[in-house]
Amino acid sequence: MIKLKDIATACGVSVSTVSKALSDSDEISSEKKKEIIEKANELGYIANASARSLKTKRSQNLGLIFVDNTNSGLGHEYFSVILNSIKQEAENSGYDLTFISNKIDFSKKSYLNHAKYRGCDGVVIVSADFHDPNIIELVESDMPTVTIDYEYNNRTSIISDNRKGLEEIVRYLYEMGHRKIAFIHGEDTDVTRQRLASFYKTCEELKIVVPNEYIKSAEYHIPEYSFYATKELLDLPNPPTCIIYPDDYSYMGGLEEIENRDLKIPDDISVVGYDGIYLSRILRPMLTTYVQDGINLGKMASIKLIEMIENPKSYISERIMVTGYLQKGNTVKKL
Amino acid sequence: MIKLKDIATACGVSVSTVSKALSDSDEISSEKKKEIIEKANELGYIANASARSLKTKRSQNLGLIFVDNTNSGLGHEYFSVILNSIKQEAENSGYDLTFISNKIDFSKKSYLNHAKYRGCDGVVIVSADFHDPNIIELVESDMPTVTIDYEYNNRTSIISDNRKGLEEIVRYLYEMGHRKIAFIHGEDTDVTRQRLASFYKTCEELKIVVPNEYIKSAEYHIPEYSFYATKELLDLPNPPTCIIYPDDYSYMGGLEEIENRDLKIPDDISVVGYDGIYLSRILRPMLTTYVQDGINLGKMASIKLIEMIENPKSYISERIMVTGYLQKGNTVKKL
DNA sequence: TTGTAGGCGTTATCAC
DNA sequence: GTGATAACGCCTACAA
Repeated sequence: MIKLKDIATACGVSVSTVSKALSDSDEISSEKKKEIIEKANELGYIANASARSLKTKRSQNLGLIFVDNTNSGLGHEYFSVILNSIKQEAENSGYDLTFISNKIDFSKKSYLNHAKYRGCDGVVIVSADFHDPNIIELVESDMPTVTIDYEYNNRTSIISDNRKGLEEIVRYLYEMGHRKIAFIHGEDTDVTRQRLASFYKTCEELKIVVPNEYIKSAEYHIPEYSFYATKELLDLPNPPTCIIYPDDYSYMGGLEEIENRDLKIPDDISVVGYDGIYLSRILRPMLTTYVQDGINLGKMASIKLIEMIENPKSYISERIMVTGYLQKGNTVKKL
Repeated sequence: MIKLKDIATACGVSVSTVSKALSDSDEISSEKKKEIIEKANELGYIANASARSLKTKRSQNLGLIFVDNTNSGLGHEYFSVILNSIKQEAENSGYDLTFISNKIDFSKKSYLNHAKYRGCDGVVIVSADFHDPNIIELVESDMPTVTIDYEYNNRTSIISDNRKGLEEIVRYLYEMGHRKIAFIHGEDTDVTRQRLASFYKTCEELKIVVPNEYIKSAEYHIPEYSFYATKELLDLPNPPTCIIYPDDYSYMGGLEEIENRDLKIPDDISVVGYDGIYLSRILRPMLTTYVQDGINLGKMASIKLIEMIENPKSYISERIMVTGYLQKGNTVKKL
């Protein structure tokens, strides 16, 4: 591998001159710069990130935490969209992305240690158990971090606006004449709590009565749970006119039970999903769902993290809400 | 940050002794080792990967190339499963994963340069334009690489067995009594060519006649193309009894047209997908499809790459076929 | 405008 | 069994 010294020798100048020339320092005359840069290209010089970061304490590398909790992890389109967007935006700013695990070996027994070991300038936490002490340790350290869909005190977070999501859904259903609205929610997480609270609050504002039997608990991204929940809802003596599912995928479970009973969507029962994955658009009838803006979430995460890294003094942590929008498909009937 | 020197001072030994003790060298007495390790833990020592790799020329870090060609990229479940599996296996062997782009800046104008810049020990090429000169340069360099679903001369590749996939599908359809089989294939790639060749070959072996009108071209993962292809096939004076789709997602496009015509699957028309994504299992009727073993593909990619890195002399490049299996759903009618 | 020298944290060689 | 020392490639005062 060609190094600065080789270029220096070839050009008959010193190493530091080469270093300065390549970093476009204006201490170096433009002719010399040109000559050196040409020679560097000719020799196929490639900098050595390790040496550079050893010296500068900066790596231009971001850590990425992506814990596959639900076993759907990366397979969940919401997250893969976010990840892709983080990657794109980071690359645009000259940062690379390295996955950070908490694999146990001498120097990487925690996320924080792992990130430090790799010299990450900051870490994006996309999906993780936010109550894991390891994650908390990381977030509370002096390592710049950004979390997605979870908020810590005094830390920057990028949040998909779950309250607004449920509010919009409920208000739309209200407009469409629905008063008997069931909500199948995901497992108990902060996201779920926000959605649930917003659901109740909006119903209350609209004077919609929500019987306890209309609230069912399922798990995100596992259609089977929603299948059973749907069954229970449809068996009710006074069944709902519309069911809100935890996510678009889970709706597929509900759909099965609805078809089992030869009910037609939306004529016999209306349904609403959440996420707005690709599938929701290609299903027929097209699914009415709240589209989360994964691209923007990922983009903001990168932007804010890099901002924090590059202006450590002046940066003030913030909570950024990313709103989505209601995709009005054809699964809600006008009553 | 605590460094070796701090531990050395604290223990009253030299830096090199600490270094050796922490790497469990048997030059050091076990008491001293124990003492040093304890002190290191106590002080919260974390090694510095940059310094280490500067010295050792090894980074324990793998590059990952994942080009979002089709704009579905990471959103394509097949790839996200592979990626996740690569990650898992790499972590198990103590390697990290860094995304490698070909963003243009002074020292990273190509994939190869980027990988060298980051000191990657090797690179997994998951999804990319395999005819891109940049990719070819990388593969032909002395950087260890593994490609997925594409084979270069004398390079290790992990291949999902597309020939076997189509052969199994066609033979199954034959058993089920089908003789009029249409095949909607994806855009012209090596994968597509293999599938197509295998389709023709198997039909020939079984003496199934394939009229040209039964072969339609679409694009992977874009249901709309398959929607139109399906329309054309069903409009044929002598339509097929079964349609093979480019992938499970594309089938959704076909499904729409089939439902538009009030045809029932499988009674009026049989269908087969490809990939075996989660969706295929939750659809009703459950989709008959060829399940690609993404987990194994990813796992083998990591294993082989690491093998190559750790035994550069003795390693012989190989082509590893990963077979899947036919998921017999309920979308093919027995004729 | 250019060059010299020191050091970032680690490992490896060699001497003791 | 332990320690001194050099070197990995780069950057940056500071000197010239």
